[in-house]
Amino acid sequence: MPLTDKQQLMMDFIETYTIDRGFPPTIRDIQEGCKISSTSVVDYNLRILERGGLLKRSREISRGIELPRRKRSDSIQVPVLGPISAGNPLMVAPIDIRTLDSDDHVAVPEEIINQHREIVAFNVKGQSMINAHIDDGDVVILSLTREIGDGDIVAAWLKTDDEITLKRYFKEDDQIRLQPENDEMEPIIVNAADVEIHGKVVYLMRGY
Amino acid sequence: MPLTDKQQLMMDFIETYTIDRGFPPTIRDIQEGCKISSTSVVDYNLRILERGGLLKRSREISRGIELPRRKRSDSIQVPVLGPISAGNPLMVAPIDIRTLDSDDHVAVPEEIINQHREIVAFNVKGQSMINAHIDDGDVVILSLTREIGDGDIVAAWLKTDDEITLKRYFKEDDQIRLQPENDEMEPIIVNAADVEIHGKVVYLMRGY
DNA sequence: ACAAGAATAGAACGTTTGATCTAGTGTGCT
DNA sequence: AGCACACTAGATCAAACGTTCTATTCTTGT
Repeated sequence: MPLTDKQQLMMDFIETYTIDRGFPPTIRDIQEGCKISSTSVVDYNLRILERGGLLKRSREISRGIELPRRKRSDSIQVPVLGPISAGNPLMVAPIDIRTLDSDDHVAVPEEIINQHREIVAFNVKGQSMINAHIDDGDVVILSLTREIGDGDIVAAWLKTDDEITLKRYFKEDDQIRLQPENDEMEPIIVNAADVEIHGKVVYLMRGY
Repeated sequence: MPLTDKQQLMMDFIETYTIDRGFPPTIRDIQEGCKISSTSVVDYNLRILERGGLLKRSREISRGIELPRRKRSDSIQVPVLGPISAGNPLMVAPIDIRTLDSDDHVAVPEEIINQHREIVAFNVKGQSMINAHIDDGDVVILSLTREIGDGDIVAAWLKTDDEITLKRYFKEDDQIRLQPENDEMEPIIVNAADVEIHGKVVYLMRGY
């Protein structure tokens, strides 16, 4: 099915609008944006596009237009929240990791993170996780989840020390062992009350 | 600003709904999805969330809710050309790496690779580069360039052995030293004529 | 030229939806 | 208790919005 100019224009408009605003356009938005004379014309062409599989519509729902995943998929700009210590403390711990601002972002493919609700990135400083092959300068992607399992690599906030560090997590009764992956460093064992686990590492990126 | 349970629930609902359907929920969708008694309560809490910067609302626009932390850019599907040996030979070397087909792809953010002309990805098998913190299972992104410098990690094809391996590259007169980053492995020193360098590692990705 | 189908125009209708108003409930403080 | 303030409930309104109907114009094939 070859697209008419109008249909191509509509596809482009829907795409840029959606990326731009965060939600799809209404039929009337498309009408205006593509200088189309009538809503029925828009509807007419949307039906064709839908039949061709180029988009999906949810009937009777405002802005119910969904663009299927393209070959060139999206990537998400994830905020990089400054260095996370994988060694000595480098930053003051925030009350809530979500409130931290960042002026830097890193692009992460959508596929990687769609399965996680909320993610942030950290620059790794230091070498305390070097045995897990997480090096100084790497960027780790954290999923801000509470579902932490033994052996996960987590961002832990030691309340007593005002620091956030990267450690391997092990639950031992009502204590928690935070294990650096570095032969020269000792595990930290704390009460569950003295530590907040902010998320676990789900992805790692390293440029050369 | 600490979030109440209801507000957290709403944030979660908005996010999953949006990912799920491709467009944000209406106030009444949120009301139903979060078992909230009244639209005004939803509106009330949305205002709070907006004031806190956790979302952006477009007034008088249906589904005008945008989760701000997910800015979009493109990522590129890079072909994964099967395992590259970082240890024992695992694959037969191709005449030209470009002719290799692959049925698998990995998404790489556009920003990363815009500066390289031609790139491919490899699954790393084995641990010969473990000292460079490249582990079994990692995906490395190769730039297919001839501009190789000393110390770069390269995909080298030993013609005599019919294998492609990941090694650190050093030029020594008219010989080339291919250095595994593994204490238990010896460097390979070959004539420049007996090796083809297919590209260098520019990026590394690892999922957990 | 003619018919037939594709595409456009304009209007109207009914539902969806965001906004708003008023009243009510709960909670902490003095 | 009395007050201030955060939150909840329900209802209502006007605008936004998808749908549909009819009429008209444009293309294409014969």
